[in-house]
Amino acid sequence: MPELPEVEVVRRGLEQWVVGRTIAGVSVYNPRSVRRHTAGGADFGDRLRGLTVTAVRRRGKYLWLPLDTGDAVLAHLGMSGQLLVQPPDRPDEKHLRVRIVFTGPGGAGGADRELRFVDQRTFGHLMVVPGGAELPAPIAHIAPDPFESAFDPDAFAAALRRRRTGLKRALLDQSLISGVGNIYADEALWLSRQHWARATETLTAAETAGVLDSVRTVMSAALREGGTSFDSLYVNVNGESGYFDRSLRVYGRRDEPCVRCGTPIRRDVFMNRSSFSCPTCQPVPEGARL
DNA sequence: CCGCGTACCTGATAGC
DNA sequence: TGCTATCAGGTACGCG
Repeated sequence: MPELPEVEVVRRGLEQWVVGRTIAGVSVYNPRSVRRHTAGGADFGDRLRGLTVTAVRRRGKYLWLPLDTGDAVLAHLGMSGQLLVQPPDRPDEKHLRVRIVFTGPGGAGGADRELRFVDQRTFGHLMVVPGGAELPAPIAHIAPDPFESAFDPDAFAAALRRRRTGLKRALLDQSLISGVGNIYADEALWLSRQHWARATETLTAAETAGVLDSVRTVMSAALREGGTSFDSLYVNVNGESGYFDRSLRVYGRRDEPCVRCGTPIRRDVFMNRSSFSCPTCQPVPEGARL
């Protein structure tokens, strides 16, 4: 379940392995994985052949590879996507969707590698965005993430006051703040002692600042640990699992004692997904949007 | 424009 | 044993 820290781990790995490499060929094994590339899988490959990757960028949970033409390959891992850098003779993964092969030997240590997009549930996707090197048009509506200098805390606070919705729903809205998913939303809410249904327009400036601070804190911690995973779905760029679940304070800990006060953690269903919280540290506020 | 519900997808697991 | 139901959840889209 890649959120910002996991995607950043992938970005760093790709930066090491694919920057400077020239694309020799592309194979698309499942058209659904390039469904947002409306011209289709053949066109996806045709547009990439011969181009050189110049960088690896990220905003929130989106990644993109700027190319020497000014175009870019845009990627989203969805629920279960992985971008693996593998030796070409490594057997194909069961859910291999797209393979990108580079010209000649190269990469770190001179070892040859190819880039594989592996995605069990196919919620992720790749697409070529003409002129997308700086900021791909399809993600222009995504807000900066809280680690970007472009992120504006005052604008975020103002947006929360304008909204008539619950705090967790707002944290998951990528047009307000990007990179936060279900897991780190719960962790940040617990750390800042806020309930997920808190009406956003009632938040004080100090409370909003506290929530933002908690978002950065839990994501920084996850990044230091190399990302979160509960199973083999999330694997970093070299195929190594990034386990971090033991550091989670509330997520997935239903009925376990809150590490702050001992009260059993509660699980609520919200937006058709699980929300974990401490009933004592995060009481249901007045005017809650349940 | 805004808030909110739902479709999309596969595999693991639980229950009968 | 084998079937069905449920759960996992990020994003786009459509409805009111």
